[in-house]
Amino acid sequence: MIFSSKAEYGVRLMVELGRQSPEQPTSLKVIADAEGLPLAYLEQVVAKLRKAGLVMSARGAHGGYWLSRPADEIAMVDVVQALEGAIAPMECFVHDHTERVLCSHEPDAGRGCATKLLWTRVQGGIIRSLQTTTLAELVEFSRRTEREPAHA
Amino acid sequence: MIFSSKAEYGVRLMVELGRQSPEQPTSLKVIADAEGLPLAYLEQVVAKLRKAGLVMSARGAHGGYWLSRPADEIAMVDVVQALEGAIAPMECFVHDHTERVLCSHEPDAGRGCATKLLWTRVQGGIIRSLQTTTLAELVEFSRRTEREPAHA
DNA sequence: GGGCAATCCGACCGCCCTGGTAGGATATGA
DNA sequence: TCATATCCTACCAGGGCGGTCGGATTGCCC
Repeated sequence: MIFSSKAEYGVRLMVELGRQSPEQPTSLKVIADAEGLPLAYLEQVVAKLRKAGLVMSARGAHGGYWLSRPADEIAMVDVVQALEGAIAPMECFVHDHTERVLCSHEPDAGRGCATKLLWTRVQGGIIRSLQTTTLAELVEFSRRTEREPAHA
Repeated sequence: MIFSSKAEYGVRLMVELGRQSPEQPTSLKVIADAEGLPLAYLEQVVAKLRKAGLVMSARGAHGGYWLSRPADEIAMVDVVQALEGAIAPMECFVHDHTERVLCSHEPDAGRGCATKLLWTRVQGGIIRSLQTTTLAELVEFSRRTEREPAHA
């Protein structure tokens, strides 16, 4: 699996917030019920989003969370990075000591790390797809595919 | 981390095989020494490549492994898939019961799964970057960046 | 002001997967 | 027949992940 459930839950949470009016805060309880996710765990997830400045919060009764800016100004790459940390296809990408394309696994092996060339391309592919998708698109998608409620 | 070390080791192994002449088999021992990887673990890795038909093997003394076809006919997507299994950004991609873009997490939640739209794009980005990279490119890269040996 | 609703925070915990080892069976060239 | 090498399966420790728990804090409302 590429991404953990934190990413899944966090993205859902953001979509849910994007569906709400930004005027008033939405409590985690509402979201947890709507999505069927454990409230206590969502707290940890949303904490990452808050620290990344993607959502804002109000404490106390009738508190909750809301998007810190319009959904069409939020690229999904920011959301996923906030939840998962740096998008790194391989371990040696995390602490990139140097800028050179040398694999930290064998810094003195005598030749450039061919695998790093591959992982760099993969990373680019991932980031590009995340950069060109906005939260607004996902919200729009979820609205379009929503069944008409009630009278069914 | 996106990919496991099996992918890293397996790709290195393939590059190493691509650097050898395809006439005679290369033993795992040689590769393990060259890359500084545990031999016993490489056996498991190469087994996946063999089962996927990417390498062939000969047993017994002077046995070893070689590419089953020229390096420029091997797309890295095949290598990575053999090593990692299906390229799935999220759990619900593994057993895709239906073809519809509905998330298996909540099959009856009343609306399409917006996150699946996102993960589908990510998956596309990954696969595209892996499909457009051949093993030959990596071999070529590793040859180009190789320091001149010996007289240094 | 008291209580309730909510965010915040950090410790804890079982499970599973990953990375790796061990040991042996089998095949084959010298 | 011996050394070399692939093949196969079981085993194991460690760590990360998904999740829980308990409590502190904050703020609206009656």
